[in-house]
Amino acid sequence: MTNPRQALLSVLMTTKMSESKKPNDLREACIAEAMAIIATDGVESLSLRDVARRLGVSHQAPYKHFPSRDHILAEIVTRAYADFARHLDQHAKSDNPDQDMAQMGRAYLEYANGHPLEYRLMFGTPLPAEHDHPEMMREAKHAFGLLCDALRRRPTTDQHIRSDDEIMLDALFVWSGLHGLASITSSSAIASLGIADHLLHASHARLLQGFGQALGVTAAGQAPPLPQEHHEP
Amino acid sequence: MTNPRQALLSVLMTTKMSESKKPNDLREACIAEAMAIIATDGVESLSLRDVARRLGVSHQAPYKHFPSRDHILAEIVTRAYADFARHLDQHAKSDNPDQDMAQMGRAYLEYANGHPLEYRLMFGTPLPAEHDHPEMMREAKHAFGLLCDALRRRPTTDQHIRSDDEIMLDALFVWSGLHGLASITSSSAIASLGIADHLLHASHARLLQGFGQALGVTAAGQAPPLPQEHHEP
DNA sequence: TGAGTAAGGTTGACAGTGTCAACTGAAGTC
DNA sequence: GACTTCAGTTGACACTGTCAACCTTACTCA
Repeated sequence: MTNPRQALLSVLMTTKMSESKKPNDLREACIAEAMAIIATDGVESLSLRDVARRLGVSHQAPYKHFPSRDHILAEIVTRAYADFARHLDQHAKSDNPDQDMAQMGRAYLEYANGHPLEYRLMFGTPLPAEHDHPEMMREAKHAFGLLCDALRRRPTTDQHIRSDDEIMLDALFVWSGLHGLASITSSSAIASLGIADHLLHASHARLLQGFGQALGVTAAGQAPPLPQEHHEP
Repeated sequence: MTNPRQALLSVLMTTKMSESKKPNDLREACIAEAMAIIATDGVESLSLRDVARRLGVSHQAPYKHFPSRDHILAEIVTRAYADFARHLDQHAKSDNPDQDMAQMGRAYLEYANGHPLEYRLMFGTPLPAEHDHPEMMREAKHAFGLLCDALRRRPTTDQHIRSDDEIMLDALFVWSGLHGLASITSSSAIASLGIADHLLHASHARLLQGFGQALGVTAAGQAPPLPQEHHEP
């Protein structure tokens, strides 16, 4: 017999997924609903029972698609990493490696700014034990690899050829700054510390400028000068 | 290894409830036990019932000292901030502001390295709603203020007098790098990303060197040269 | 001295959670 | 037509934070 809930479900599904019941409808719906919950209430108050309730299915239905709560979280984070890497990658196409580098830096901060939820999920909250979710870590490694590649393509200022270790150190240096600023920005810390809004904007430029100075970047790849800061009358 | 936390814990444990009950014995014991749990199982699996169980008291006893689970967490984080600020402060006493600056940078990374648990609690996990825990935020602000002060004391390279905004931008720049590297280091990310150990050591020096280049630091305050890297036979 | 009060502990509930186990109906396969 | 598998169901279980009520003990003050 057809459960009234199942009728409701199909309505919900067609509304949400705009298609008839494909095998993975509920799976996708769970992910979408989970992200909605995380976005409004934070990751710590995500519960699979709540997801099920909102989708009008039994509390065990999601478990047919995800072995555990951590697995749905891991999937969300994995997708975020992939999306993040895609975003970084599409900004490194010119024939000027220094410019590519600066562009990637901007892209990094831009992503963190535009997707605070995803950024916090990737870097700001304790992740599900990474050993149990190799796919997630593969995506994370990929994103970091893009940064290393961009640094490797940069020309050397003199005859010195950079070793892999030096590349890695530069990558850690740059990554630290980017990640640090991004996570400071995307946390609620700035609000509490009382840092003015226009400073946050300027801090992006300041960071990229600092990278240029520290890496000895040629003028061509240099970040643009500091934007004018707030002009309230 | 003799962990000071474990020392405190064992003292508290031996006296437990049978011995002389000073008013705040249980309160302190709860905090110590909570930290022990966090250290081994992570903050997300801290439960006040578990704390009570381990201390041999009823599940409601801790609630006589902390209104909620968040409040015990907030207290732990508050203490960590205070300890952190103390650590930063005691390294900025010379008459060379640039050297003080570099020292503070080292102290920052040193603390993050030596107290990964506390560092992660302060900066790596979602904090209890900061509005409900003003004391916690006051300590956090204080620590950030120390960094700003150190930057303000630095001499200007030319006649240019730095505005408050510029100081703040420099502070954000430096803080970003420090926080980024520290949180990368103290998370399990490095292990998963396969970054060699000797590189992590060198990355501290690389970061401070990068700061020097970006801030135009005089040689006197310069970070020491890169330490020799790993000599396994 | 003795009543009153407050602190610091107790037990017992309640709703919420993740997850295991067993069941059910439909669909596909030999 | 019997079978297995898939995707859902219900019903438990142990665990959590937290509210409410109760019980002891120590301290205060008329």
